Amino acid sequence: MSGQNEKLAETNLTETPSSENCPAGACALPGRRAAGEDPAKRGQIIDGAKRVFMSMGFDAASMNDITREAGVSKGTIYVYFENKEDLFAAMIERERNRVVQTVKHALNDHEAIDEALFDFGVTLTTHMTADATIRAMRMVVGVSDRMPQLAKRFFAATPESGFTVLQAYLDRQVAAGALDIEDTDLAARQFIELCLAGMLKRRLFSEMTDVPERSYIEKAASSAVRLFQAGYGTKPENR
Amino acid sequence: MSGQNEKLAETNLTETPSSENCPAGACALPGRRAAGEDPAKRGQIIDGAKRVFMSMGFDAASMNDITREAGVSKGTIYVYFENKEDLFAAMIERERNRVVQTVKHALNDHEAIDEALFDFGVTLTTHMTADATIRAMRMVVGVSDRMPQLAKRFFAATPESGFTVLQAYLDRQVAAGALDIEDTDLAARQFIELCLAGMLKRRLFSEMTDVPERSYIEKAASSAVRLFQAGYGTKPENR
Amino acid sequence: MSGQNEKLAETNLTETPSSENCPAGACALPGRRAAGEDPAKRGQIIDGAKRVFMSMGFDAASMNDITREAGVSKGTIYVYFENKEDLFAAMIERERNRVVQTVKHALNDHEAIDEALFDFGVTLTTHMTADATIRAMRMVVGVSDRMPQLAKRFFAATPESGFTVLQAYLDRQVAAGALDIEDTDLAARQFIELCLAGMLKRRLFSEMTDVPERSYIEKAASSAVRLFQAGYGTKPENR
Amino acid sequence: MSGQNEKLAETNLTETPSSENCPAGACALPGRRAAGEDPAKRGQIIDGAKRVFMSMGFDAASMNDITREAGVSKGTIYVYFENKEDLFAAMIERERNRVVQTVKHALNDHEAIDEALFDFGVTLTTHMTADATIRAMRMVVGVSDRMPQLAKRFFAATPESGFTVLQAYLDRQVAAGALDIEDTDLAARQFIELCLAGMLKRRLFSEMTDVPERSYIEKAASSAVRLFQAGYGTKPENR
DNA sequence: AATGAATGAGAGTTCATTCAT
DNA sequence: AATGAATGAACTCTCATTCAT
Repeated sequence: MSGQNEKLAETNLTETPSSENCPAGACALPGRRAAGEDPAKRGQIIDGAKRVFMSMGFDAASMNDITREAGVSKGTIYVYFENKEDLFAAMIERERNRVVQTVKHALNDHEAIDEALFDFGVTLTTHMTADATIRAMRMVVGVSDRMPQLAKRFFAATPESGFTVLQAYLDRQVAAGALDIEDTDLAARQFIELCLAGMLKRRLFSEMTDVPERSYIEKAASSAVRLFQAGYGTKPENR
Repeated sequence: MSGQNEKLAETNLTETPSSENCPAGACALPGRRAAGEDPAKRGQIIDGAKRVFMSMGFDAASMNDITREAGVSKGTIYVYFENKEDLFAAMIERERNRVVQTVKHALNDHEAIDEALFDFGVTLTTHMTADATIRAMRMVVGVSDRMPQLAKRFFAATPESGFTVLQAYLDRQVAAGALDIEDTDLAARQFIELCLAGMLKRRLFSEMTDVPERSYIEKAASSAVRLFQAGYGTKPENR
Repeated sequence: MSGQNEKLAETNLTETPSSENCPAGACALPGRRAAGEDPAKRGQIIDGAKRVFMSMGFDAASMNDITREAGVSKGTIYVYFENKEDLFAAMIERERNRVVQTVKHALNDHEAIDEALFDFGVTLTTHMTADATIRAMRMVVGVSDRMPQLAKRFFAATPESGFTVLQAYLDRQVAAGALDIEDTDLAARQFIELCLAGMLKRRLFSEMTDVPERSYIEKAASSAVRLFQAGYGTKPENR
Repeated sequence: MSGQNEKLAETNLTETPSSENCPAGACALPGRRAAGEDPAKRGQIIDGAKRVFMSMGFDAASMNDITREAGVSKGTIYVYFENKEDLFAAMIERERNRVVQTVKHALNDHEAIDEALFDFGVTLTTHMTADATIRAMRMVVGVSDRMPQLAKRFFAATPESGFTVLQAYLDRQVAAGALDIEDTDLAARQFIELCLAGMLKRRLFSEMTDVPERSYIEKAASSAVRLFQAGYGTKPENR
């Protein structure tokens, strides 16, 4: 995907003499870092790139813009990243990781299924309709012809990691007899879509310019839970 | 690429039969159209632009490519369209209109609700996951930062026109007592998302590279109808 | 070598309507020329390129320099020539053709062999030590690793075309019994080198900064003829 | 252009053996060399530069390549050499010196003139048509517009040092009455060119891609000796 | 009205050189 | 003294747009 470490290899061909006295990884010396390896500078570049990419899109953003925004020279960017695509991929990858952390713990095992699903739905919807998420998605979708692997990886993190967590939860509930679902893969996708209720699409296409209101998200989640229980519940009152 | 004088030919067919009396090339064209106003030439340009944009994306497509593909000169394009963005917008707009026509009649009042919803779901899903649709959506999403109005208009046509039709249908069914829905806006969105079952997202993000199989689309639609009836149905036989 | 006509083909894909009325090649109309086909502009570009390449060498010359010197825009250069190498090759090719014209008639069949060889030697030496020739040779030699075919072609014109003419002449003289040469290929090379007497090398390496004086060229040619007659002549007085 | 401190470097070779008594890195360098004055390091840099320049040419070679190949840091190179041109000049200069040593002893006074000339011709031709020589010449010629002094110095060594040796030899033979030459400067140049028989030019221009065969070199040298004796010899048996 | 040759700003990328460490 | 990360000017080449024909 990224190739940000190919530089590293090349750079290290000529070893720093000082490294002879220094067991690998042991001395985290305060001194100079190897080319393309200073995480702070790397982060600084990605920060600048993110601002530029987010506001202009991949193609419209120029490396000069990023240079200016990141506060580093062009040459430095090319030490840390192979090219524009690589830089973009690195930025998306970082966002991806942030997303994964957010969603990972979204489905706490509440005692009541209703509450668990409701919380999960609200959390996921809130996250997925957030400005940063939408912007990132737009860009990724925009370049997915040229960088399909990137799009795939990003997707795997953003909408799909929630899906994975939910499916596992549904499987547990089915096994426990609390839900009656034949195809938990389909059911998980359905629940997520019910919660999103088209908001993601409307956000992506700028039809909804602002983040949806909390009340609307809750309403959709609540309705999603009700429909879900009506269709997949085992409790008599839902029959 | 093709006949650059089609416009004159067509014009003469209906509006200026007098030109029949006029030896080719001799008379100085009283039937000539104003600059940038020949719909045939306009269509020809958009045809070429569509092919180029669809296969390369907005930024990667060059006006020269479009010139070549449309068979008109660069200057002519700039008579009909202000700039590249304008041309792109016109092309998207035309696709939008075509989509609207397709979906408009997808819901039949005379069928049973289950069948009507099922047919509608299958038609909409098939259309929205088609290659051409996905490509167009990707492009629109990709430039939506630069051209938000375009994205909005496009969205209004593609996923939303189906929504409008469906909501009106649901309103009728609620009025007729066949369904029990409090918020038909939300319900319509829910049904559409249930049918899509995440396929649109997966297609957009290249996670699903090929058009989904007919059987999968039907399964999702069928499950959507079942859930919908379970949640919103009134008749016992639909339970 | 050059590829300067690939543009032509591409450009002509979309034909000018006017060409319908115009038999190919017949009407040399004063109107606009096709892209990359105006010989005057082409010549103008090559002129500028020649000045820049000659004074800076291939690598040190920038396309911007050439743009400035030729008085055309960068885009125009790239319509006429594929890239920097192509432009360089075209310029060298033009010089080559000029050289060939010069040398072609250098060996007039004087009645006396001595006079013919002397005139030929003086002409060839004068030409090959001229500033323009030396500069061109330097550049060609400098890029011959990257563009060996170009170097070969250039060589075939410059030193070698004289050689071909001379060898044919020697063959005739041998057949007529006026010279006694076993290997006319070697002999022709020897005569040329005797006339040049190292001047080419000294010029190439800047050891001789100015064009050699006419008197020195004549002295070398004269001595070359004498040596040649001594070694290959059949007349008794040379024995 | 070249090594500004050669004198000091040489001095250090003999004057500071004291550094042997000093454990590596321990003593605060009374025996440390001044910056840019260690001849071994200088040689090491030139070695790397030679490999890179020879295989890529002057412009295509990057200082990074040389850094890698020489095994020293960029900063160090810039301590020893002012810039890229200076480094190139130093490398060429060193090659020059090596060549001079080779050719210096190529003419033996104790042989018969024919044999001495033949041996000299073969040695010189072999050396001057060798791959390394041709490569170096090409590079020097290629940059001779930018670095004319370098070209001149290089030439003075490579073809010209042979010339000097030969001219002195011819002078001795003329004084001894063994040859009858009015202008030994011209004659020496003539003999060298006769031996080369255009091979140098053909090699430089890639017209002859491989080193000439020994037999061809010998044939040219043999013919050169014959022509030379025919034109300049005094002894009847040489006629 | 239509053409397409010409423009030139600006794209991504490289690399000789510097200087803080 | 030696290092190599950082610099930024300069590179080749592209392309949306203009305007003389």
